[in-house]
Parts: sequence; structure tokens; C-alpha cells
Amino acid sequence: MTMEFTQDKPIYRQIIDSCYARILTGEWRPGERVPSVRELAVAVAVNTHTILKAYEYLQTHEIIVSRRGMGFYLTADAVDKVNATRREEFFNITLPAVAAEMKLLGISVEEVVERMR
Amino acid sequence: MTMEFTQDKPIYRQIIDSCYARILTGEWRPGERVPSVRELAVAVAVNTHTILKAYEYLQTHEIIVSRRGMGFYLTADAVDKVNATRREEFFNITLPAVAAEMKLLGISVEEVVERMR
Amino acid sequence: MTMEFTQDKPIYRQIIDSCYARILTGEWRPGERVPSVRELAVAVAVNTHTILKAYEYLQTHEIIVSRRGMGFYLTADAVDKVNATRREEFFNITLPAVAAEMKLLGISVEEVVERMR
Amino acid sequence: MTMEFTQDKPIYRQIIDSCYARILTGEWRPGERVPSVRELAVAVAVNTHTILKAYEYLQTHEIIVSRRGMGFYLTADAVDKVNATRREEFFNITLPAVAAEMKLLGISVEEVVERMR
DNA sequence: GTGGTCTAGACCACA
DNA sequence: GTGGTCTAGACCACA
Repeated sequence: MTMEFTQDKPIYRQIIDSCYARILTGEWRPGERVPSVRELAVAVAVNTHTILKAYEYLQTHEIIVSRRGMGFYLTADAVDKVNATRREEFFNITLPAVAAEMKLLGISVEEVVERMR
Repeated sequence: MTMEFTQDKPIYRQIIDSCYARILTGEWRPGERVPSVRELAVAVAVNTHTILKAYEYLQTHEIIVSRRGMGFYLTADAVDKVNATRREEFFNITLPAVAAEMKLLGISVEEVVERMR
Repeated sequence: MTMEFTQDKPIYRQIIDSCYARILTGEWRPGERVPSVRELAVAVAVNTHTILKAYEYLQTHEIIVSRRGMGFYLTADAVDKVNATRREEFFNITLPAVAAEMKLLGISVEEVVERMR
Repeated sequence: MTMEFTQDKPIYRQIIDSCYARILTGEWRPGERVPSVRELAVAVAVNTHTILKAYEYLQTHEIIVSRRGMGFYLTADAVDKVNATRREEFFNITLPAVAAEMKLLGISVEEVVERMR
């Protein structure tokens, strides 16, 4: 599971995103245990600091909870939370930015729809 | 021409983007002189180094050229260069990322098209 | 590693050249970490910005890459890149200029060859 | 006679070089009048300041002399002077630099000689 | 610790 | 006036 990291986003953000993806695809399921910080650090070949930072973020957003001495677990409504957050971001931030770029470059909605299929 | 800067991108990057916008809208025309480093620095209220950094970026991308003691000038094919670069980025990077996000969140093309109008 | 700087070229250019030399002589090897901006700045007694400017140049020419929080690393094909670039410059720019100068001054190839030994 | 100027050398230096070339090729002959500052400025499409700077350089190096109200004239030994200066520069500065570059890049004298024919 | 951004200010050659 | 280089110093996120 070694990951490729892009230069433009911090690694810990990319790890958060990959956690989101695992949750949304059902690879990680609500209530279940997620890999420990060390396990994940070894798996993606990254410093444990970096994983910890990602997990702390997920914890404050109530996607995961830590159980003393046992590890981190997905919350019951993790999927809904992630879904809601990302949908909101998608419609409020991503989409308007894409629309603005399309306008500036003179790209029509039709052209985009065609390319997306 | 006072500019508002956001926190999420470095100022010099935002200046590059605003130069792109000026070129694409035709406010700056090929072959013509662009504001001097100092002029622009005063206009948008940032340090001259920050403007210079943006201009250096545009210069290595052959959007502008410096003429010693005279200032920076748009290259003849500045518009084409900017357009080509951004279209490429849009179709090769932005759009695939958006498509992946839509798939993950179960958002349909129809829903997006509707929202964009 | 204290460096002597000449007046006729900017310091950051001379640093780029010395990096090239280190790469070509094998002192710096592909994939390995190069001195941090601060280390090198102290070593050659110039401001960190000046080193950074040199490193940024090398980065845009894909000789080195930055790894966030870890430092700069030589790319795998750094040696080839440097060699190719400089050979090209030598044969396409330097040599024709020298030949033109020799012609203008009436200096023969034989004379030059003799002097070079 | 519009000239192409390169970015890496100041224009006034390039003008000096082109004067040298005219002298060495015999286009300008010892004792004869050279174009006035204005004439040359118009001819090569450059500010008169820039031509004046070049002429001042040539004057202090005794390549040309000004005759009050009449213009600038090549000195009697202009050709010898230019020749001597440039030969010296060639053998003491250019050639050693070329030799060093060749050594670094592993280019043999034979290869260079072959390419020069 | 690392790179990266930004400021304030000086000084230079060039046009 | 113009771009360009360099310094000193601060502050940031990231690893």
C-alpha cells in the first residue's frame, strides 16, 4: 500500500483524503478498528508524526475515536459525516471554482459533460 | 487595483493568477509592457520581492520577458501559452479529480449540470 | 567549504555552478540529500535566500527536488541532466562563439591546440 | 543594420563588441570617422545614452577619439589595440575557461577540433 | 530540524 | 526611472 504523494498538498492532508476514500468505499466500516498509527506509518512509509497528525484531525472531526490502549475506531456515523462534509465542500467550493475557470477559458458545460463520459 | 488576498494560497501565486486573468480578458495585450515591479507592488500593497517572484515565474514560463532598464513585456504568444497551459491543467488534472470525487460521493453529472446553471 | 566569489557573476549563479561541479565529480550522488539551505548558507557565508534562489533554479531544471520538511534531494537522473545541458551549451553556444572569435583574430586551430596542452 | 541583442550581456557591451568586429573586419578604418552617436542610435534602434556609454568606453581605451564638433574618429592604432586586447583576453580568460569546462565534461581536444571544421 | 513566504531596506548596472 | 541581487530578520507549516 505504499502511496504516491503529490508535491502540492501536505502529506498528512493526503493521508486524511485516503482515509476518507477508504471510509466512503466501505473498506473501513463504522464501529470497526482502523490501523494503528504505527501500522499505517509502516504501510505508507511515512513518519508516525505525520499519521498522528492525520488521525488527530479525524478525531477532532469525530470520524474516529481513540479507545485507551486499544487503538482508533470509526464512529458510528463516520460515513455520513464524511459524506456530508465532502458534499458540502464539493458544491460550495470546488464547483464554483471549476465554473469560474471554465468561464475564463471559454469551456462550455457540454464540452465538459462529453469529456467526462 | 487593490487586491484581496486569501490565506490558502501564497500571495505571489495569487498575483500570478491575476496576471493570467488580465491576459485572458485582454486587459494586458501581447507585446505590451506590463506594470513595473514597483508600480504593481504599490498598487496591490505588497513588497516588490513578492511581485518579482511572480514575474520571475511568468518569465520562466515565457509569458513575459524583461527588457533591461525598461520593464517587463508580454510575449507575442502570451495568450496562447496561458490558454494552452490552463486548458491542459483543467482537462488533465482538475476534471479527473472532480470526476473521481463525484464518483466517490455518488453525485451524478445531471445534478452537477443543474447546479451550475 | 568556504567559497571565493568573483564579482562578474551573481553569487547564486556561482553556487549553481559549484553544485553542477559537485554533481559531475560525483561528490553529490543521485538520490542523495544535498546540504540544507541553512547548512550551505553557513558554510559558504551567504544569506539563506541566496542559497534558496540557487536551489529553486536547480529544482525547476529537475536537478533536485524538495521533500517537505526533509530537505532537497538529487533526482535520479541529475548527472545526465547536468551533463546533457552543459554539453549542449558547450557545443551550441560556447564553441561557435570561440570559433567566431578565433576567425576574427586570425588565430589558428593549431595555435590553440598547442596552447591548451 | 537593426541588431539582435542577447539577454545575458548589457546592450552597451554588445555594441562595443560590434564596433570591435567592424574594426577588425576593416569596415571601419584607422583615422576615419565613425557614425555619430545619433546615427548609430537610430541605426541599431537603441537609446543614445546606450551608444554614448559604448563610445565613452572606446574613448577611454583609446580606440576612438572625439574631435570637437566633428564627431568620433578611429585612432591610428585602433586595429592593433583591439587585436592586442582581444588576443590577450582570449588566451588568458576564454581559453582557460573553455579548457576547464572540457575537462569537467570529459570532452577531448580531438572531439572539439573535429567539430570546429 | 526542514523548506517556503514575506517584509524592509540597501545598492547595483542599465536605459 | 527599470530590473536584479543581496542581506537581516520574522514567521509558517511540515516531518
